Amino acid sequence: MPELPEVEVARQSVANRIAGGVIQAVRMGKPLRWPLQIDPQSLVGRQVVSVGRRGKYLLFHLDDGVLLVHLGMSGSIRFADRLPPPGAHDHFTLDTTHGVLRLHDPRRFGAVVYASDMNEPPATTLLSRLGVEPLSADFDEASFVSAVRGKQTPIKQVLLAGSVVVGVGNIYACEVLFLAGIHPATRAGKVARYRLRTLHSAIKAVLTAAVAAGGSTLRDFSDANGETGHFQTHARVYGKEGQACTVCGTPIKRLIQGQRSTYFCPNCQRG
DNA sequence: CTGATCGCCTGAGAGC
DNA sequence: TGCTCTCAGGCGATCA
Repeated sequence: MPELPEVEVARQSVANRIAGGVIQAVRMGKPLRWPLQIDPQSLVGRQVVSVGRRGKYLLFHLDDGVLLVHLGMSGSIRFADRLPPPGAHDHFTLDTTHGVLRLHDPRRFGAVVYASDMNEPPATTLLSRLGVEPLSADFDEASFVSAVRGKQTPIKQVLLAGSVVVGVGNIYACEVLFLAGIHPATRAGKVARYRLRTLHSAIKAVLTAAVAAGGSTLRDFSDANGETGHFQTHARVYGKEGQACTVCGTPIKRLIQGQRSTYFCPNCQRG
């Protein structure tokens, strides 16, 4: 489900309400991608101080340690005063004095990992190789251009890899490359400078707009209150194979890169 | 170091 | 209705 905007919307929808809550009970469902790393019951009594984000990881900072929560492909979180008993795909439930936090994740590519210190494994293992935050001031045009310089990998896969800039998933990668007029298979180091500049601003603009719109709901995204976003109504190429390009009318094409579908307009995206 | 491939797991939808 | 097949918004591990 989630790319960066969805994770950020989830964060915003839960952060202020859960902050200050003290954990009263922890319930685990089926195993997720990685083990929690700690006896779940030892979380009882700790306080949730704040909720941050790094890339697509939600960071629930406790008064002692942090919970790193990743939503994987199909995860979503809910937060409410009360929630029904856990269902088959509810794999992590945190009862706090401020409400109930729940991770729902049918495919279980997601994870909840406890780290006692952000500067040591497993936190560093998961976070240290992540690229720059696209909505931060660190994501400036010059560093983006130089980070991409010389790369032989297709530009689409550079965006998806997250080592240059985090948070651009499959949908947004397709969309921003369309906006920048860049063919997704072009080797990153070969993309013209002026197109990279357009790409840089498109990443900022698209992700910012998606957050403001409440995230994408291509399938089933909803924030922690169950509110759905509506960014999918703005998709230009993603999922549009065979449909006319909104700019030139050429049928949108699909290709496979690294086992992931890429959608693009063969006429508008040549660089 | 870079670049390419693998596989984790379940559900939805299409086609027969 | 029910089966089989394809596809799905991520990403760390592993190998050349």
